[in-house]
Amino acid sequence: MKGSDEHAGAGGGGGIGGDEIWLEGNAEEDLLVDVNDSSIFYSDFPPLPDFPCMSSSSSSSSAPAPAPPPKPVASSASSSSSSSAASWALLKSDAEESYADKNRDQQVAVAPPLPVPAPPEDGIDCMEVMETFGYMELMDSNEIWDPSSIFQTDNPQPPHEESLLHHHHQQQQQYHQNDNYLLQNEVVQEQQKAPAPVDELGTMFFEWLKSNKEYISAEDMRNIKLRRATVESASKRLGSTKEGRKQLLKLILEWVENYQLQKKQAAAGASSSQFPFQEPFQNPNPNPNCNPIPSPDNINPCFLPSTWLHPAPQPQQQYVADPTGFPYGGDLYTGGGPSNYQTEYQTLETAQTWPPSSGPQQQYPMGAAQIQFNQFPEANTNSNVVTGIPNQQGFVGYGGNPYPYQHQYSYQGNNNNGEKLVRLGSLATKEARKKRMARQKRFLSHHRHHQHHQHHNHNQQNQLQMISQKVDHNHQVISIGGGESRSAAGQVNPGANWVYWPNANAAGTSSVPVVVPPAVEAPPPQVVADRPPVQGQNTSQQRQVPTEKRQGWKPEKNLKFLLQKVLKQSDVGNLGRIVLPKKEAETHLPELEARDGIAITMEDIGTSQVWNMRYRFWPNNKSRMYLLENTGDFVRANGLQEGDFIVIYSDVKCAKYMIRGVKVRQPGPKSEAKKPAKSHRRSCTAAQADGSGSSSQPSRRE
DNA sequence: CCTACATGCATCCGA
DNA sequence: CGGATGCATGTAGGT
Repeated sequence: MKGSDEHAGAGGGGGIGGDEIWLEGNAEEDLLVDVNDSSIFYSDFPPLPDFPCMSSSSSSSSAPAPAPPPKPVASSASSSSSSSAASWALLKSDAEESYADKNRDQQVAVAPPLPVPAPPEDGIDCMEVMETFGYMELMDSNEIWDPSSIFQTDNPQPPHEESLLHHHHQQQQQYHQNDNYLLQNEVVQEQQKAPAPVDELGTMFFEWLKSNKEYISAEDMRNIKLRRATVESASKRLGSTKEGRKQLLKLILEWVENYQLQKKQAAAGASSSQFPFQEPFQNPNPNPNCNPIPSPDNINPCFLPSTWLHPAPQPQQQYVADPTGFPYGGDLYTGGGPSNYQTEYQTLETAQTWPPSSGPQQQYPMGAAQIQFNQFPEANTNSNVVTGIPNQQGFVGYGGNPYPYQHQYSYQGNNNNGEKLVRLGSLATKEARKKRMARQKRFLSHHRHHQHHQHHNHNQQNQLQMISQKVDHNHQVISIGGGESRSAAGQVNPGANWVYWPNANAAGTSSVPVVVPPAVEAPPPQVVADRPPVQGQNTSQQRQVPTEKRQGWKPEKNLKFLLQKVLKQSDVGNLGRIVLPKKEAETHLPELEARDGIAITMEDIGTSQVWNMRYRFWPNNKSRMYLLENTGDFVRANGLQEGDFIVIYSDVKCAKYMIRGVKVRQPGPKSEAKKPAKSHRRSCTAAQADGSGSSSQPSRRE
């Protein structure tokens, strides 16, 4: 998948700002359309966004049901089910941002507690739906239509809620079931208790309530608000006749229904988005994107569940992911490669493609989702998806939970209310249509990258094409700053980044290293985060978590991690060739048809110097051994030694390969020896940030 | 036993 | 003859 496609849509998400539920953009349009064949909302009725002064239904404290899966955007979720869904999960509106700010300290974005239907925002004069009905004179008696009268249940809610709260660690399923159960009973009971509607409109509403009891709870009704002006306007427009009121009622109910449906789907989508890796083409490997060895510095708030759900408070322009988050030799496809794109894509995928009836698991009883969301933020934690969303500093961090997906999965798997939405026939159909369209969109963009099956050729452009093609599926994109950093001394450090190994046997061992803030060494390459080279089969399994959070760091490039290699003696020797991990090479680098391989240029991330290398393979035991040749200069320039590692990325924007060497050193005197080993030859001292790096003069072979 | 990879080493080639 | 090149072999880890 092409990340760029994905994030292009960023920014749209609906806000969850507090209590609003606004449908935005396409979503709103769709909704309008839905609601509107009779469209009275056209002119006078502001688009839905203006319509409700929403108070996200069941989010009130009196909500009888458990919180729904964290939904970053309960509201935006609604939009996610529509065409604009494309980015809700990763984006956030200002509202969200502010919201996020409020909850920042918790790192976990929790739905703001909504004690009661939120007060009208912006001074908008709102009225509850029920009130609206009264206003419309749809009901004669306030008593009859008093929500509390209608929906009151025999089960005192507080106790229920409390008990749920106390058991929020129990399976979500339980919640949903309870919720569903309660809601149903609620209405049924009320049906028996409530006085019969007095007139046609009343009957209409009553019938509607009955038929939607599963989706719309009393709380929902209570909490949905409409802008008074809007109602009045509509009312005026439709006339004060019974017909007019009837029509208005229909529209409102339809909207409510629609809104609820969307919300519900959104919730489902949100929850589904939490299990991106369950998607078919996704990473089958449960390995998290996050580094198994998170370091405090590396923990990216964005990786926190809720952050995912509640878009982090920063623009999602750059998707920074840490390739180094792979556990062992994982490739991006199967090894748990961290993939923002992947994640994002998947999120979208799941959010959009699941048909309403696609399965019990995605469905939440009306209101349940939201309630859960609000009440069990902790649950969000478990459903966290490592998104690779850059944290505040724009750096990628490591998720703390190595296996978030598993949690998420089990969580989701417990929901089951599938068939319910089916009842909303036309709505469901519409949703399906939207999803189809979204799918199609994705498919197209996806396809663009698959179209050309690369052919062997030495043209960089083609190389990149190939990259795209391969990476396309799900590589994370890494934002890397330009190689402008300078050391404390003010000199450009041509070399690789330094990584500090607290352990005496650093390189080549499996000790868990501590990241070294290059602040001192000041490696120029400002890679957001390097994934410690981890080799699956090699004796030297190392992990480092070099996170370089630096002030002033500005993501400039979107890089996709392709592979890394811990350098062996033979890699840094004078042979000038580096054996590349087979699996990653085959997966992420251009497919090689001939032993000679292809010429490949690698831009040194740190110095911008361009190195002309050759990517090739050797036949070996019925297999192949992949090599990167002409690496001698690069290695020397970066002062790389055995135990250090290289990381190869592809620059999504510029369509080129990027490479960087990361030095690993041990504390102590020994490390000193290693350190300045850098460029002692004509190396890349030349290349500076200007990117005009000279090409490493390729040895004989080019 | 298989696979991937590190590296040994035979061969080739140019000086 | 020395370095480059390419293949073969040894070995560790996985199955």
